[in-house]
Amino acid sequence: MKNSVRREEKDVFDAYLAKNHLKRSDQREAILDTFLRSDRHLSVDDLLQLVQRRRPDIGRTTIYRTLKLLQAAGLAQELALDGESRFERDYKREHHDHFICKSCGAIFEFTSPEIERLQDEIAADIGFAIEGHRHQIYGFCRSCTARSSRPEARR
Amino acid sequence: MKNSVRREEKDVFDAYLAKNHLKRSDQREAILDTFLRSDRHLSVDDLLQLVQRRRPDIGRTTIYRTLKLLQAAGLAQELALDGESRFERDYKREHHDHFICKSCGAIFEFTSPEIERLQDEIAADIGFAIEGHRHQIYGFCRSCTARSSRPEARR
DNA sequence: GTTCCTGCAAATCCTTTGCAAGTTC
DNA sequence: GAACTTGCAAAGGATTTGCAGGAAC
Repeated sequence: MKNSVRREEKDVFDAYLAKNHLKRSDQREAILDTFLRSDRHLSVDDLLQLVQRRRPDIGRTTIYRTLKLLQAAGLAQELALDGESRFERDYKREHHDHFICKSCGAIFEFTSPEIERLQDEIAADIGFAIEGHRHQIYGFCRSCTARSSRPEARR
Repeated sequence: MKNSVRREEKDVFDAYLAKNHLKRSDQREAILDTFLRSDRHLSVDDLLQLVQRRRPDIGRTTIYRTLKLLQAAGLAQELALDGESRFERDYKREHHDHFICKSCGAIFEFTSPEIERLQDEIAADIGFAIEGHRHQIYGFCRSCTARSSRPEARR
């Protein structure tokens, strides 16, 4: 079984741990590896389940704690959705926002320099110093829209 | 003590209750009245405290339940902030989004038809049918920025 | 009278924390 | 060995729910 990990991110994590007098552990390595492989918008539960396929002994608490470290190290970013939190890779990724399908749960990313610029303008008008933002658009994705209007689905 | 309430919203609420075979109650009236008077972005706790000044016997559970009704009736809208939920008046108000000061907690509203239009365009590109969105911008408001750079605050 | 409300306490859900045992440096 | 980690169980915080008594229709 192939066990490659994004070397660069693993190095970043190790450097982060070293710099903060923290220690490596099999658990942390397994969680980071699983997180990087999946490359999706994972909930804590998603990640826990994926990790436990390999290491059933790793507990939910460690997932929470490791995700905090990954965020601090700049490797993961929290996506605070409606009810739940999800996490996505953040290393060397450009800023983006999300479309979320209310039917199938799919998440699509988008970037819009124009929207960012408009935000900056409005903020400048009221003297507000932007530190971050959350911009989530809810609705139905193409395939869910198509599905719900299929002849056999009508009625 | 003046006890006027926005008549129109009160009527809307009564109509909503009647249509759904629900009942009026002193508690619901007091909560709606308090909610309308404050005209801010209230947390459940804020509202509970304001309501209890007049009616100390009203419990938190009733606040939660009444807020749900107000939302269903189109009178209140939930603002899902980072950790907590806040509620604002929604009746005959145009859509807007928010700036939130991380220092003092102040919330500023803004509207941008241009941003809305850009959202629609991007959504159309990927065949996404928008139903709603959440757009919150975090940072520091003018007075908090000023305060933190005042000479006496330096160091 | 029947149906709906209310407040309390208990239950949930998600996340964090205390602690004793195990690991890493 | 000292300092950090882990998993469990317990604690927290926010919101919901079951229920018995009370109010509205």
